[in-house]
Amino acid sequence: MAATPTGDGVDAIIRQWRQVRPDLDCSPMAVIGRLSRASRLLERALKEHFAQYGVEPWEFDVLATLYRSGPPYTVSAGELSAAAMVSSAALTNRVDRLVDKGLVDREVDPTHRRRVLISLTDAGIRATDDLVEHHLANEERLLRGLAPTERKQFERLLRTLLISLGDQPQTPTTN
Amino acid sequence: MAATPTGDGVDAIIRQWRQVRPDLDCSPMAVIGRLSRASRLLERALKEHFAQYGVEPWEFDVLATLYRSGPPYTVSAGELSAAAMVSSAALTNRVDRLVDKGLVDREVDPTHRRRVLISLTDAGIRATDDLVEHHLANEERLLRGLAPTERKQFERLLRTLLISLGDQPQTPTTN
DNA sequence: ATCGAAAATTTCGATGTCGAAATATTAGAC
DNA sequence: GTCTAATATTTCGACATCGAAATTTTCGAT
Repeated sequence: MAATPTGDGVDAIIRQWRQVRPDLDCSPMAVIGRLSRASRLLERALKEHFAQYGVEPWEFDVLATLYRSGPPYTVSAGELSAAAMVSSAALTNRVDRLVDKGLVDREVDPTHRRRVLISLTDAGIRATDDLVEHHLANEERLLRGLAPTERKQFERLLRTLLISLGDQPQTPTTN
Repeated sequence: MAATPTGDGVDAIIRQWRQVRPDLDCSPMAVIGRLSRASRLLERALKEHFAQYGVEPWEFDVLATLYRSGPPYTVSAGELSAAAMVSSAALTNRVDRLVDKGLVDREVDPTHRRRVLISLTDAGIRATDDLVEHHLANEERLLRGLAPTERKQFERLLRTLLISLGDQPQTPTTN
């Protein structure tokens, strides 16, 4: 009778590597593998949650970026694309569909005609207003497995890693 | 004169939220946002690295899963699809292309004719053999920002999170 | 033995992303 | 002032993924 399955999905993988290639130090995999696995699982959970509200994660991503920029809830296309970490082509597509849905407006920047400014419509503001709190509650739920102290630690480590990977505030020091 | 930009990309985002909605506790975002951001950055870095060897990350992913299963380096399509966390349709496509490249073989399981077994060819074994070490060295490099103790802590926290999210070894308790 | 449900893979159509090329605008050199 | 290089966005073609439907095989009930 086997014991109850113990550990996460990566434990089994590491065990396999030790068997096949005991000469390798696969501790980096134990970290990076888990990181991408966790990210993947969280992505799915978020997607499922947003589906309850008829929203795709990428939609919330764009709406929230506009929303948190504060009134007048306007951000340039380039900044949106950087914030979402997607190509400018992908962002054009996303904005197209949000415009169709009536959640954002697109207009040429009058002071800089090669830029395009995206703004939340009133409907967009209301929708985001509604979504944010549900989203936060959901994220909180997904993190219940970690005690408050652990979350803090975890956040600190992630932040250190991000900085070492070269992650930076969008506008180096805009204010 | 602005001070040198401080913090990671998420610090700026959290600051925005505090400004716009001081009533919200956005600490969950500080964790999950960083997690997905880090995952994204690492993904890119891995892709860049693999490109030097003419390999895509998904290719290495499949090859490594076969490789670490040990001789005879054979895994069923379903297990591969679960290991890679992609749909069975995506896996069919991946295997098609690896077969074209001569790195894996595909054959119907003789004892279970509705299953398909994928195996590394000799060329596949050699290629993976070569890639693994470079890959590990690269992952180690990407984690240099964390001290050994921090890495261990980080790994432990990720593991706890994964387990709480329901992640499990592929075969509940195969041995 | 036979029939129907369950399981594993592949096919199909739709979708979202990327990189590169095209387009439009601004800034700088002279 | 004009011409060229740089910047910002959109368009285009290719590609990888997904979910659902189709196909093939196995298992169980009777």
